[in-house]
Amino acid sequence: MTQVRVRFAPSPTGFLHIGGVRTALFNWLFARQQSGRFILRIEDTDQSRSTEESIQAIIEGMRWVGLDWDEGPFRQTERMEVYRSYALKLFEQGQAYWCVCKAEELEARRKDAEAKGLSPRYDGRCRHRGIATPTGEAALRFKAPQEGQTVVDDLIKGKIVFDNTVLDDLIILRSNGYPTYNFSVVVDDALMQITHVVRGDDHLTNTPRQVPIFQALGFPIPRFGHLPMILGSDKTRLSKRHGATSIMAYKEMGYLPEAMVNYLVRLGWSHGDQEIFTRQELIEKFSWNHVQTSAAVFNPDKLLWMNAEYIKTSPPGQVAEALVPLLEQAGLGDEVRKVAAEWLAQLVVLVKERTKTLIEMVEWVKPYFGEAVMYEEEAARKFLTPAMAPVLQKLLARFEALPGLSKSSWEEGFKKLVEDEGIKMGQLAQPVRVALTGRTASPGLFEVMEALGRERTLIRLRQGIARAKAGPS
RNA sequence: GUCCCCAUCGUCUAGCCUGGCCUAGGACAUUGCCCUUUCAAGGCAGUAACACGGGUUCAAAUCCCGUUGGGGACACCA
Repeated sequence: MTQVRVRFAPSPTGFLHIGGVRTALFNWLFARQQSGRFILRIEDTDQSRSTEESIQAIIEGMRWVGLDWDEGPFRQTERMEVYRSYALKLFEQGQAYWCVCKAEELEARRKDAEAKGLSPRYDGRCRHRGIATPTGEAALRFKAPQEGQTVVDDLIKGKIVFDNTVLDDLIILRSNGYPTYNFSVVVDDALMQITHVVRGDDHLTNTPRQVPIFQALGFPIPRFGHLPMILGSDKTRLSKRHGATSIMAYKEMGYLPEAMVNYLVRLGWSHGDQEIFTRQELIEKFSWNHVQTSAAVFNPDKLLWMNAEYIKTSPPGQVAEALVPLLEQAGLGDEVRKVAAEWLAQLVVLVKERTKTLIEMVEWVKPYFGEAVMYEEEAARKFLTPAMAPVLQKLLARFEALPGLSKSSWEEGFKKLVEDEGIKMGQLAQPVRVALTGRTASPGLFEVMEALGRERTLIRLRQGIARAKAGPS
């Protein structure tokens, strides 16, 4: 059994999107499971569309979701001589020929054929011209088989039969000397000894074009696997129109990379009824025959739920760490630097059941920084009223009498006061909540006090009483 | 137009390969109830699907054929 070698081969023509990450993920999972090698290859042979920024974006995205590669990143533009020599080899073998048709002419003929309802294929007019050394601009075309069948045993879809009569002679070397995708991909997959080519469904019909090139070059043919597409809510291919498709956009929106990975892998793969998987479980349980054959609609709601699950169950310290940059972004940098990492983790525990993203978490956590509190005006107006002032005063007195801050004794004191005053819990809790956090919604009151500490709890209570006495300003 | 792929709740899916255990299971979303100091979280319950038509078979979501619908490919893009 030879070692499994798989690759992820994006073209750097934009950011790394959701679909790309999923393709990379399935390859990575398989490599890790099989103790194989995962190779990153940048397909940048379209020099007019490839950009350096895109390459960086791909690498950044891969790192964020934790998909590490064993070899590469290779760049096809650094391997031009390789493609060129193999293309020329095909020419020498009589399996490729020079084509001097102009790009504009081809375009026109294609349009024409389409208008007549014909197949927009190359008509092969240069095939028999026998041009030995082209004088002007010329592209090299592969002589595709014109009869017989190409059979692909797909890892996911099973046996697929293509009639070779539908093939046309595709260009393998452009007139500018650059190879085209269908050629460079074959040369690289062969030379890099890729054993399993796993890519998006949109490449399915490229397979019968590529297989004959492997054969002509005398290379062994890898196994192929075609992953179903990811669709938007309108069931068309996922694109910008459907909102965020860049993987890094999800980082900015406060998603955890582990949640992203878990969601994406479940979009098209399943293991019974299980929804949540650790990365180790994914590696162990992944299998091609449980990869779905049909396209899947990307569901932001379920992703959001998944993220909430990870926020709730991940180690708080780890969540806090991911939260820090967002707190800084929210202008809390100075405050954050003053506090201990443990306290930040405590805050995460305090609010983690109430937030579905890190961005939401920033909002929830804001009131716990700094000495004073900012009131939501409506909340203060409703609960910090002159009528409430005396009770709050009594509560303050009781708290002041308590040494230190023990959640249970403060809670006991609080409930005793409620009892003594003959009021309902909520009647006191809400004003205190507003005094402490400035808002009507917060975690449990006594957890809040614990996070604030004795001093700040008392300070905010006094502040609240002052506001209550003063009434709305 | 030609070729290829696909088809279970609104969505992701289990079941299909190896027909009976399916009165079709789980999850997200949604509705109601419970819990409750607020907001959540949580618990319980509910609504909701085998695209259609033919076969094969004692028996079909599962196998076969067709129809319809959706998606993809047909570049000197990848």
